[in-house]
Amino acid sequence: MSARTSPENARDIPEATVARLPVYLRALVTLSEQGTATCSSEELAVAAGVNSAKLRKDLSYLGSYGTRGVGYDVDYLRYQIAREIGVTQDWPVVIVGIGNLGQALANYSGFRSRGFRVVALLDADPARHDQVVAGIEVRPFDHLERIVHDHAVAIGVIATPAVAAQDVADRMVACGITSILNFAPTVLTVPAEVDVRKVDLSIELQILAYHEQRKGAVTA
Amino acid sequence: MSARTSPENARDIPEATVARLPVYLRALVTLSEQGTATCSSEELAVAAGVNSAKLRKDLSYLGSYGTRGVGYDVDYLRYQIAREIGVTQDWPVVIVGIGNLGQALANYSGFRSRGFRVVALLDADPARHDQVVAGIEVRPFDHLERIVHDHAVAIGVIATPAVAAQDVADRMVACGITSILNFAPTVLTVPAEVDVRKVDLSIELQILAYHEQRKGAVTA
DNA sequence: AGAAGTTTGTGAACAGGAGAACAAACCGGA
DNA sequence: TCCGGTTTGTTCTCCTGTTCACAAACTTCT
Repeated sequence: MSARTSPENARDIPEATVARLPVYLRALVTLSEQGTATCSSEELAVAAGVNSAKLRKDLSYLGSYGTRGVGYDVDYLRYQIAREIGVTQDWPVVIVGIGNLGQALANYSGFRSRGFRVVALLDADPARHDQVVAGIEVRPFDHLERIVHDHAVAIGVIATPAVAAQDVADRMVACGITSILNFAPTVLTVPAEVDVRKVDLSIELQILAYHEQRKGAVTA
Repeated sequence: MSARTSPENARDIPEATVARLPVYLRALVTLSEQGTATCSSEELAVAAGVNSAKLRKDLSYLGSYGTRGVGYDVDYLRYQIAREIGVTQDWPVVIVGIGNLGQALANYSGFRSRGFRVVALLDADPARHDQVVAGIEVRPFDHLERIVHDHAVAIGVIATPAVAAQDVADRMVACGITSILNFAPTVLTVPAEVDVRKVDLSIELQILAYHEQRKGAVTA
C-alpha cells in the first residue's frame, strides 16, 4: 500500500506475496493441528487455494526453508512465516465504533490467536459507555490518546459510520497510530507514512453481482 | 476471480477495474447528495482515492460518458456505473451463520441501499431459531433449498465458523447458488462456474502488522 | 557408491495493470 | 467565426505479478 522508502531493503517482499503469507500461515496451522509433520508445495498450495509454482516463488522471497525431494517442515515453515509477518510478537489494538460490526470484531477469536490484543473499545456515544463487550468495557472516545500512549498502540481499527471515520482517523494519526484498518465505507485521507487498509463489505458483494449479471447475460 | 469463458464478450472489463467501480459509485453518490451536478475526473479521483488517469481509463471501458472540457454529469455517470455493476436490479441474498458477524451483516444498511435484499437468515443452532435479527426471523439451515428456490437467490453469504463453511458452501452450490461471499477463515472448494470472494478480517490486520514491523526495523 | 525418483528454487517468457503524456473535442468570449 | 483555455479518451511505456519449465539437490533403494 504505502511504499517503503528505505533505499537499502535487504529483502523486500512483493506486496502480492505479503497479502498471501497470512493465507499460507493459516493453512499451515490447520495442517499442524491435523498432525501433519511435512508437506510438499503442492499439498500446501491446495490447502491455501493457490498455484504451487506461485507458492514456491512466494516462499523463496523469505529464504530457502524447504528440502528438495522432501518438502517443507510444517511447524518450521509456520514459525518462519509468522516471524516474517510479525505475528510472533504482541500487537495491541484499539477498536473505535462499537456498533454491530465493532462488537463482532471485538469478539473475533482470529485476532487474539494471531497476536492481536484488543486493549480498548471506544465509542463516542455515551449510551454505550460502561457496556461490556467481549469482556472489555466500552470507554469514551476521548480516552484514545491516553490508551494509545499507555499501551504503545500502533494499530487502530475503525468501525464507525462513514461520516465519523475521517475524524477518528485524524485523531488516531495525531496520537501516533501508524496503521489503520478501516471498515467504514469511505475514503480516508492520511499522511503518507500511515498505512491504511480498507475492508468494505458491500464492495465485495457488488463485484459478485457484476459477474452474476454477466453469467445471466451469457445464457440469455 | 473466476474466468468468464464466453468467447464473444463485447466489452470485457479488467478485473482490477471491476473492483474499483463500486468505489467510484460510492463517491458519486456522496457527490450527488452534496448537490454536485458535474465533476471532473480529477475531483472524482480525489473523492475515490485513486489516480485521475487510472479513473479515466477505468471509465473508458464502460463507454464515453464524459464531455471533454466539462467533465462528467454526476447522476448520469452514477446510473451508468450502477447499471454496469448490476446494482440497479434487486439481488436477493441469504446469510448463513447468525453469530456476531452474521448479525452485523444483517443489520448493515450498505447492502439494502445497493440493491441487495436479505431474504433469509439461517443458522444450524436451534437455540438461535425464531430469534429476530434486523427484523428477520432466524430459520433452520435446512430451509436453505426452499428459500433459494422460492426467491431465486443467486448470492449466498457465509458467516459461520471455519469448520462449517465448506459444508454450507456445498449445500449452497447444490441448491443452485452461483456466487458466494465467504467470511469464514478457510479456503472453499467449489465448481469452476461458482464465484467465491472472501473477506478475512485477520488477514488485513496481518498485512498491516508486516508493514508496521518493518517501519520499526527501519528506524532502529 | 550409484541410479532412479521426487521436490525445491529460480531463470525466463508472458500477461496484466499503472501512470505519463498528448491529441481530440468541447466551451466561452470576442 | 476564430481563438484560448479546459478536460476527456487513448496510446505508449514501464513495472509488477504470474506461470512455465528445468537444473540443482535431496532421499531411498539396490
